[in-house]
Amino acid sequence: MISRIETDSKVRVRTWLKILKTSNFIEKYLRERLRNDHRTTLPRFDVMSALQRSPNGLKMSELSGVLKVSNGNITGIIDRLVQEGHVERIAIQGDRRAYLASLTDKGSKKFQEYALEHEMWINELLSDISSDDAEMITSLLSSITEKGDLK
Amino acid sequence: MISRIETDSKVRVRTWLKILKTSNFIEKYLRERLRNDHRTTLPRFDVMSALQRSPNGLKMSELSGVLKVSNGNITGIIDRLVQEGHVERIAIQGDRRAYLASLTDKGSKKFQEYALEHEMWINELLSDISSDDAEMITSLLSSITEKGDLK
DNA sequence: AAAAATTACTTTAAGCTTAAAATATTTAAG
DNA sequence: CTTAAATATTTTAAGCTTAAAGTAATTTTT
Repeated sequence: MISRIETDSKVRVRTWLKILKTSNFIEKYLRERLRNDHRTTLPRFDVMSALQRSPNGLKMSELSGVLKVSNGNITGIIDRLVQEGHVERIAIQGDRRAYLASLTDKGSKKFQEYALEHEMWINELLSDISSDDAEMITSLLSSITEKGDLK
Repeated sequence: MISRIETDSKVRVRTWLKILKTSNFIEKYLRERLRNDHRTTLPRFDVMSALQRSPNGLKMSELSGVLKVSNGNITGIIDRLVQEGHVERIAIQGDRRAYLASLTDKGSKKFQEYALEHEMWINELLSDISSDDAEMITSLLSSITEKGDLK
């Protein structure tokens, strides 16, 4: 009956609001630490993280694909990383339209620093959650994100 | 021993990345629907939602407190809502520094439209999660956000 | 090989976001 | 009552974000 459907739907809205609140809370903390402790930003960290995992570099379009943000967005972030000396643009033989963005030695060293702290920050923020509960959350949320992967 | 601590910490990082992915996925969908179906944005929806719950209106500082965003941020969003005719600024007797932002009749009607659809969108996105599992997620995430409420 | 289509990336315009500085008003202290 | 402090909001500067339009280079069609 209708009342039961309405109830389920409200429960789900409340769950969404909790997911959002949690995500915003953690993100805000990470942004603040990156800004205050390292004079950098989350988007820059994310790009460096993707490049660290690809030692041969990534094309702009590959970066925006991996990070699921727009192409034009990546342009500005790479611009700043290049300016900082953390990333370099490497020409691709035989295709002058594209190039590879790659971490410099300096950038790679810096990122390892960031990553170590990043893991500690998360570990502190989630310290009240047991390993088992953490796995449980990951598994429960998977049924939502799987929906997206199909598109 | 150290290896066990490292493992827990990696599990938590993976959990954080899953929370982030889920949140981004849902947010992206909501932004798209609000944009395409209603020519509006998530921040505007959030402000209208807060105002709907406070029929007597809210001061700018109250709004930024409730939504946990900066004061200057709210200024621009209210500017646009006023321009659209969805919100009005009401003078407060005896304090010319502040005013109340309040939904107009038009704004209130519009928001009810949005809210109905919003609930349906969420219900669809979370359709693979049972009511019980939804409650479980809410409860597990509470131990993270409670940390923040203390600050 | 010339024209058309596709691909890769950048630029632009509009909006969101913050911290910090600026403005205006009110309240408290002396 | 005058000065100082506190409060409420706006403005500014910098960065992130997107969609849409623009540029350049490559590939496919004819």
